[in-house]
Amino acid sequence: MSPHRPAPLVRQARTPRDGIPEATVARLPVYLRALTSLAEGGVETVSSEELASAAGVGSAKLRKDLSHLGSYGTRGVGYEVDYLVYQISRELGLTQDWRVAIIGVGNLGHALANYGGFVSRGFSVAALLDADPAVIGHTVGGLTIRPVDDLERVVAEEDIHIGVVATPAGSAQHVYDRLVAAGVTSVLNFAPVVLDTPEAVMVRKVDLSTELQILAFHEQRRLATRLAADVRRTAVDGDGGHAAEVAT
Amino acid sequence: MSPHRPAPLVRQARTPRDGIPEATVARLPVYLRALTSLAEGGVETVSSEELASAAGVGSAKLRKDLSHLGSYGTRGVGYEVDYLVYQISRELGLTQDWRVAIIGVGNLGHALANYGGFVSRGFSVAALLDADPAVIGHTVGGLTIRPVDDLERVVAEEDIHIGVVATPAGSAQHVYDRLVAAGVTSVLNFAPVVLDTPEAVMVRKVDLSTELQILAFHEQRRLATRLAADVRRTAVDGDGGHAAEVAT
DNA sequence: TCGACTTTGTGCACACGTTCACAAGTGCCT
DNA sequence: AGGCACTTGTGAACGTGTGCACAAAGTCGA
Repeated sequence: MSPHRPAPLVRQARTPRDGIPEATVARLPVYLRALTSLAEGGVETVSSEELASAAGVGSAKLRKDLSHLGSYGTRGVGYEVDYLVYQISRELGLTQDWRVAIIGVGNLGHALANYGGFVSRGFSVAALLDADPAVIGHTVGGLTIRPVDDLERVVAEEDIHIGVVATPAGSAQHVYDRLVAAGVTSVLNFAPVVLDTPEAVMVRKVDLSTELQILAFHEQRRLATRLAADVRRTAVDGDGGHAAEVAT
Repeated sequence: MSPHRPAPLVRQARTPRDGIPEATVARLPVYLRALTSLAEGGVETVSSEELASAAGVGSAKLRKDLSHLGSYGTRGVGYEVDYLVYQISRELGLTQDWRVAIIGVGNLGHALANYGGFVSRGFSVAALLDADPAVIGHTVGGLTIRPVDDLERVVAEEDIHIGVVATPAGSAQHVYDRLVAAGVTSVLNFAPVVLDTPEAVMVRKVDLSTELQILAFHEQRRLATRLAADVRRTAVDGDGGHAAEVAT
């Protein structure tokens, strides 16, 4: 209920306090995925060049990223795939299982609950909650949907570490506040709102609308410059008629 | 010696070429949402401080961001909400409608297709495609699912600007290639793979798995430091007891 | 009209992230 | 054993993004 944040100096997502830069952390899952894929293909060793190419980054960046974890890797040879998989997994905390609760089992929450495969090893959906009496009690992906009023109890009983907010925008802040009050310190937010996060809680946002708008910006820019080019060309041609198809 | 490395690697679609920094573009949708919300609340004018607070950023950052669009805003007063909404919408290209095709109508694609409301003004889902004969022909959100084999034709007929890849990981690259070949230059990828994007195409990725792993990293770190603190305290207490077995 | 007050827009310094280039290791081959 | 080809790890340069602090520019009241 506090519309204004009193402290703009809150340290939120930035974690320069120790070792690993945030940008590197954000790339580790990508490396891990590429490595897992390589391991399944029977590859035992990769060079930074190969792995970087598989992960879609530059090799220097990859080496610097990995160097933050330690000096795994052998000069003249590369990195042992299995070992690196283990090290990254350990660093990301995937050696233990994180219990996730999804709040809001609408279209999106439903999809997330059923997406067990794509939530790779290390996570398990342990609870589904919703406010709508019409869906409470139904079973999705082997879990029974429980009423959101029981949120605090569910978090405690199921030992929830991560909350996924998939509610409508209007309920998101309230649900978030209750999650935090119940002791959850990591939240993934799908609701299209800016959550007020005064506490030392890690919040990450997934926002389709924002992503589309960013795409639209670039698409529009592309069209604008192409159009300008056409106009310029037409002017130079002195062709007062219809702007022709500019095939290239 | 380093033989000439012919890999400058500028293939990524970074666009610092002119005006607006990428980081700013990524925040404009957030500002727009906050402004729209304010406008609905009847607010006519906001200061950078207020808007920044609503958007969860610092006021200086917000002012600098907006200054990239132009000098809207009046000193001593603030920004006129409606005007700013229009300017940001225009800059983001939301004054026209972008036609979106969703490829892959599984759990996620289904949810996206029904999420018409949360895809705010400026976008319309114009086509649904899938490879599974079992779902082709079904109607979701008022659209009939068409076979993915017709992708090229659908893109042309429906004048698709943006492709949303919601297929399984294995099909994503293939679908992406076909989209690009069909002339789509903006793609939003939900599949957990790194797409090989050699062309000047704008690709953005939404990846639940990655987000969860980043949360897990911080959560683990939090637990680790807390645990370390407990151990330290126990040691200081001189209690040689059984307190913890965190030795590893 | 003038002065006090408010808020924008921005120059500047700093922090963070990326890329280059190469010395330091490592294994293979002769 | 010694040289050679290869690859990592990293110092240094560069570019981008952020936050501070303040002059410029506007409003409002007397």
